[in-house]
Amino acid sequence: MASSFFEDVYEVARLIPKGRVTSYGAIANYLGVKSGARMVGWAMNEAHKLRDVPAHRVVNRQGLLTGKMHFATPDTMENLLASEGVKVQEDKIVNFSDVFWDPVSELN
DNA sequence: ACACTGACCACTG
DNA sequence: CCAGTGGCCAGTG
Repeated sequence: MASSFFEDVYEVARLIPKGRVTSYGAIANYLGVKSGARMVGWAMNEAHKLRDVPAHRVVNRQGLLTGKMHFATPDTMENLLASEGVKVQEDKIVNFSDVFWDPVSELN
């Protein structure tokens, strides 16, 4: 099996329930890579283009849509989140703690 | 083959 | 409390 860092990221990203969001660090932490958050975002860059990975459900630790500019349009990410019931304001997720989905706690 | 960068996070001073 | 730096993997110049 191609147990690559990217592969794992794709898996977790796809497991994110609709209407929920997670952070790069949370995924990295779940994968056991403490400081691999940077690569998670990078993996997403390829992932959301090549695979059906909901990269719009992955934001930074602050709930800020840091990667919105990497989508087709800067409004794509915000639009997708809003479409799933996630409220976004000022490029930031409202009630972030409420919609936050931690793979370590959920997937255990 | 080397160095730097990249949608980040946490620690130290 | 605020600012700075290190660290992880993979890809590109």
